[in-house]
Amino acid sequence: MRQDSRLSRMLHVLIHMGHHDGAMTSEMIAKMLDTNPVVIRRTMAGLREKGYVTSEKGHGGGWTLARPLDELTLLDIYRAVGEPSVFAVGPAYDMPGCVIEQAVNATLKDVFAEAEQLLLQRFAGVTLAEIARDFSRPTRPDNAGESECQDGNPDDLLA
Amino acid sequence: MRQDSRLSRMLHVLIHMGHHDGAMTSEMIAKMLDTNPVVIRRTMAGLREKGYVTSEKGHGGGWTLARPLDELTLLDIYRAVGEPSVFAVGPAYDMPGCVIEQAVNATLKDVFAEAEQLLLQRFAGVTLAEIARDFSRPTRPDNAGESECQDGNPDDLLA
DNA sequence: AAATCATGTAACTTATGTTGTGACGAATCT
DNA sequence: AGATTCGTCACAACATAAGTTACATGATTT
Repeated sequence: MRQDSRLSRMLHVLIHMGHHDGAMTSEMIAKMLDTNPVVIRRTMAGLREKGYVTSEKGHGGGWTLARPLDELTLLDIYRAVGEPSVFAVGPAYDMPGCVIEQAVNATLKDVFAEAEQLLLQRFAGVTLAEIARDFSRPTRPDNAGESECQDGNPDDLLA
Repeated sequence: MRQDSRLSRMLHVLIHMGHHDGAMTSEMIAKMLDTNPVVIRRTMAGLREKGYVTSEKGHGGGWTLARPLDELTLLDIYRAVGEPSVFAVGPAYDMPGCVIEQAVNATLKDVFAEAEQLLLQRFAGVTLAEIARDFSRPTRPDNAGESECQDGNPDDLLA
């Protein structure tokens, strides 16, 4: 099943913002994530509602981080993007009449709840600042493309 | 995001089969799950490939459990239905060039892997027989509809 | 005041995967 | 032979994130 990438993308954006002086426009961000400015505004809206970022219209406007990266956890961002359902599998019905299906659902519910709790605990324990510090652990063995992504203004690169 | 209910449904079916003498037709099963016989055959095919059930064509044919419920775990069934991706959220790209996104993905990958490992461990530790024994823990407080679901032959009810 | 820039938002399309459905062939039993 | 039942293909239905277009609103610059 296709996966929801809003959490991953917002983390990416926010860390960039933490390394960026001044506001970033939706268009800059969209280029970084290889997507559309509207998608950015749509997703960032959740962060704005939580007070994690602010947005300004007009000349020199754009998005600004409203608190430092070490005061934002994965859990904060997860909740800000709508707290989507973590699991792609689940019961067919919530309240079946059949006692067998009730037992199945109860068991699955327990197991999934435990895994979700662990996940959210871990989310709560990781700040964006810690991820940003984690550049020493690249996913790829080769060093090709080991740089921050472009945002249209190469001057803004910090790596 | 809509959830994959194949695991839950197959658990439901298999436990019914464990309580049922003789073969069950796809049509009977479909009525129990309030769905279509083709969906049943499609999903049960995975179980047959693993050797957990057998199917017979023609008169008196249908599906039969090939091993007792206490020799089947949630993990077995999960894998038999295609081992679908557990999580509904994930990274936008697997191999981004940007080091920031790499760090984000690495962090998320770790956390999700830990949660998935826990989940699968729990799956491996629960047999279908244990779920079947678990009828004493109903999800609903009221007792309305506290019976096995119909399969067209009320005689077959065991509750 | 006008032009420009940038967000805000609605509406529509696209993409992906499960589920639902109809049709038809193959195998098995009576 | 006829009825039953699985096996499978093909396609529609549905849900949701993502992509896109269009236009209104507000802020800054000139």
